[in-house]
Amino acid sequence: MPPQLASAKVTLDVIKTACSNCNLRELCLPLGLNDLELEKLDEMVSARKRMKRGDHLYHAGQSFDSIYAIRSGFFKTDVLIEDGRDQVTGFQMTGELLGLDGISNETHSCNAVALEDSEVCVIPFSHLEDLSREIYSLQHHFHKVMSREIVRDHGVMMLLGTMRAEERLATFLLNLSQRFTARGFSPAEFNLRMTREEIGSYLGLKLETVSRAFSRFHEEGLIAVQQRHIRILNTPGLKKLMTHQRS
Amino acid sequence: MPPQLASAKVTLDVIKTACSNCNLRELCLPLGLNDLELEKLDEMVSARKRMKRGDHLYHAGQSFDSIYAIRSGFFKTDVLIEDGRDQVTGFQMTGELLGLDGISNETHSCNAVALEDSEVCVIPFSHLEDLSREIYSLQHHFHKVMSREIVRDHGVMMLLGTMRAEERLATFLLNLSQRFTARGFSPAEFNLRMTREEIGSYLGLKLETVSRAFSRFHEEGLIAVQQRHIRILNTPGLKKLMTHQRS
DNA sequence: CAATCACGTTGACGTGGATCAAACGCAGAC
DNA sequence: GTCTGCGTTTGATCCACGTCAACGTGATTG
Repeated sequence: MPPQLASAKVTLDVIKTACSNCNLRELCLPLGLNDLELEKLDEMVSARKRMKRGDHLYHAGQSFDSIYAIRSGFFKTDVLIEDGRDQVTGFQMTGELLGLDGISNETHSCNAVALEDSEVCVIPFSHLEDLSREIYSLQHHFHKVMSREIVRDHGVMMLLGTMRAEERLATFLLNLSQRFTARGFSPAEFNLRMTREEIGSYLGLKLETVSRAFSRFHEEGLIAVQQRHIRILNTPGLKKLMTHQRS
Repeated sequence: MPPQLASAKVTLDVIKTACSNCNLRELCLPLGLNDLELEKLDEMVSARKRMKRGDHLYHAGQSFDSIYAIRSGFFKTDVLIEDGRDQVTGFQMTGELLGLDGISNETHSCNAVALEDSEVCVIPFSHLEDLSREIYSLQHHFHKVMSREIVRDHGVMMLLGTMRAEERLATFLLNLSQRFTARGFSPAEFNLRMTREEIGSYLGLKLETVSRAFSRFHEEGLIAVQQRHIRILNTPGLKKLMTHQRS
């Protein structure tokens, strides 16, 4: 039993933010750490923060000092430019990290908004750096997480640069499905947490185009869609669509 | 004078790859390190590698063990998908790092190709991790570099998702100009290292569209363009175009 | 100094998705 | 219950860019 459980008062506090008994260990930062290292990580997570749907976790321009691990819930990140245009840069779910964009110049470069009631673990970045100088596997895992984000972004650039509307939406749905699966949910049935407009913004499309593509998939028997409830009926069909050679 | 200069034989070897006398210190990894730390960094850079135009620094799928700092020259990175489509994900110049995409799963996820004769410093990633556990400022700077890459990618996503052709090209030209300036070259006059097709791929446009946009800018007196030679005549004009509200 | 070749320009035309507009569905307010 | 408002669907039309095709240009080679 970890030493910090000796004191009842501390216990409550620690359990509240402990990575060591969090069921997201395999998705989140603690991946690959041993018990001793996990205990150190527990100390690093300074707090949890509950958020309601619509709340901002941080705003673009706000000064950066922590990254956040999503304990429960669903987020979007978006960037704004002066003339009013904006773009959703990603949707984040349980176990994923938010705030990596802020490291580069101590200022967040995008907004993070909860799309449903959520809870995040607050990880002061300087603590993370301190600890990752001590714990090799934490350091390495963190580097992998940042690199994975870069690779993911390249995938989105590919999608935005070369795919047509239906290919984009198929890719998006399959990606969601795969991430839900990794979290123990159904691969085939889920509720979207975002509006058509947000999907469109992420995929570089207008909401009407997203809606039409959904309807088209429905007609073709690829999915059942009713408002935000999605059931994938023909995964291979969607996959085929995803990498369809252009006419 | 650093101790390793005591031996003539070693000297040659060390000078050949020394960060401490590299004029890119302020652009590259060594940023912010003191002399002592620089010496350690010198040992980390295992070799330099000369490359000819068209050579691949690495291929997608190839196993990852080093990142690369561009000592001189110009590169592109691109991703391929099965059906033959590809997309240029970035153009890299002097002082910038290549290979960060490979960290996530020990495998490169894109190709890196020299667009002119180039030279890179080979940095074995495990050495970098070792050293950044020792040197706080190296660790922090490396994190900033990775984060900056993520922010840059978000900018490209914004460009691909919301901008029209001429806005994209104006943004691209101003970005190049700014990066050339940071390297002591003219902000207004430079030679493109890439083809219209590569520009188009990066910007999510066809080469004809790129060519037409160049011609349009020329007609409007914003730039002078002859093949790959570019002279920017009206920077504010381009900036205005870049953030132009859609009709 | 032709011949070749890769790259770039320009024109004519087609189309995927944007835009504009109307109606619908569902949830929360009262 | 009705009202109100946001999100969604669907249709009609438009236009920016893609596609196809021809030609220009500048570097390389025998």
